[in-house]
Amino acid sequence: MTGVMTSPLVLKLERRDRLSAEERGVLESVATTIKELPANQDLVREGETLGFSTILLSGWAGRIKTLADGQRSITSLHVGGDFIDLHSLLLKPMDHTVSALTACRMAVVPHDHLREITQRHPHLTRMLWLDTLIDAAIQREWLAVLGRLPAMGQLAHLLCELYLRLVAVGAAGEGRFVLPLTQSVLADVLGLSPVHVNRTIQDLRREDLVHWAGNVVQIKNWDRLVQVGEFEPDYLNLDVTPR
Amino acid sequence: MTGVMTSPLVLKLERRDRLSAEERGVLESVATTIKELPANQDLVREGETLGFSTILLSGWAGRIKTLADGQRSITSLHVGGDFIDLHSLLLKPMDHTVSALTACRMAVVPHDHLREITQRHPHLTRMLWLDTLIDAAIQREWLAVLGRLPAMGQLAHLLCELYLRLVAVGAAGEGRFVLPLTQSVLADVLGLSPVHVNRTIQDLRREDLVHWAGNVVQIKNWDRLVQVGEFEPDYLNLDVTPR
DNA sequence: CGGTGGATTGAGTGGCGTCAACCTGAGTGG
DNA sequence: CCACTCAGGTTGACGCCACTCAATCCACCG
Repeated sequence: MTGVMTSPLVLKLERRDRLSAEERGVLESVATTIKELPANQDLVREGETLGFSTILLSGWAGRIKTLADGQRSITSLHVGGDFIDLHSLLLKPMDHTVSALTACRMAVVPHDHLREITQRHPHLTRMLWLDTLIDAAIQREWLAVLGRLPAMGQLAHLLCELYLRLVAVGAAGEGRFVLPLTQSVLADVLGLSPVHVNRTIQDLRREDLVHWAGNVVQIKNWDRLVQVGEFEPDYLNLDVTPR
Repeated sequence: MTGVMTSPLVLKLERRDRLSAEERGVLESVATTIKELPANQDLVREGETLGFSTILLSGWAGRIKTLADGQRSITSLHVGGDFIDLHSLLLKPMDHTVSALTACRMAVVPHDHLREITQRHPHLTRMLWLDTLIDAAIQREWLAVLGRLPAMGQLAHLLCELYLRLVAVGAAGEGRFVLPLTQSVLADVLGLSPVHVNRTIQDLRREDLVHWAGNVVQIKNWDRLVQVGEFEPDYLNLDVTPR
């Protein structure tokens, strides 16, 4: 396997446990190809059975489910370093679509290579498993918060989470990050209407919690944002510990 | 390891892929103890780091997150055969509480035994991984449906899912199952108020979709229930296929 | 027979949705 | 260099689904 870079993933996993040099080597050689995808294009469609998984290197992607009336729910958001559809190794067929929300660069990993990891590298297998478990933990958190907190709390929670996740892969700092998603996309994430997302953002601005202009979100009052969003970062498992 | 029965789990996994005799043997000997827990008692508390996981043998349990104002969200429901907190093997500390919603009988599995499985039994490891992935798929489905469908759709969806899950472990049939949860618990699952759950159940009855008296739910019109709940069972991965 | 948990019903309220209009900036083409 | 288009953001008016509060009913049990 001649490898292509998968370093944001390595970075992300090493926030949770040490990897051996060998494991890093394996990870950096599992991917066979780099793929580029423009915004608003599907990476994987619901119902397909895949022979490969995808590591997102840069850009934003989301898991999409479409309801009968055409409205779409975005059940997760992904950024560089996320192993977007690792679960397609075992889950067949796909129960959702994955779409590029901005232009994306990705590394393609054949399932054969992943299955080989599960045969030969128990600890690395656990780390990949962990990655899907953190994914699930995030979904649990969203389940608990969405539809229960008022809109402002939901949005605050999302901003806190995205900020920490971006910091973990070295893509944000100083309370600032780039959020290249439209209010309409955020509405599909939170299950709110685009109009109400707009009003909620204005509430956040009015209360001076964030400075949000264009793509750039600057958090101005982390403590109150955390409080409003009832954000407790435990679920992100951002501690290095044997796994 | 002197084993205790873990057969509903075996049954559940074999709905997704064949297990070898050896693998079945390993599964049936991983558990060291049987534990009984009365209703409304916590099995695991948020923030704890565990040295074991738990297989639910009978009864109903749920994953609970408590919000600041005291209201609780139930982010998943579990029945016999579910490996309730398998993820605690890798996820530390626990990001949620697990509670018995009825009296429960459970098998306790030390993490050491699980880690040994990951060292020696790659395919069985994948099957356990799969179990957590299906768990995540269910959460994704809930995320897509909760707060987006009207209350009646949400409840219909939940009933369809629970029915199929119970059938898969041999605990339901002929459109009928026992649902020993109060309307108030269902409210915590769906993020609705108990009052509204009550009214929604009456809607289901009025439209003759279910006969629901006491603990027993009898589905009277599966097709329309599926339609109202926009239920597509793919996400449960109820097909035997190599994994 | 009183106590208790759960189910049911009624009345009034509010957060968020819908619909529709308008604004703004960036890109495009003549 | 300006007219046009278009996506995305913003604002207002109005309505509804689900919430809250509160009372009542029912079955079961000590």
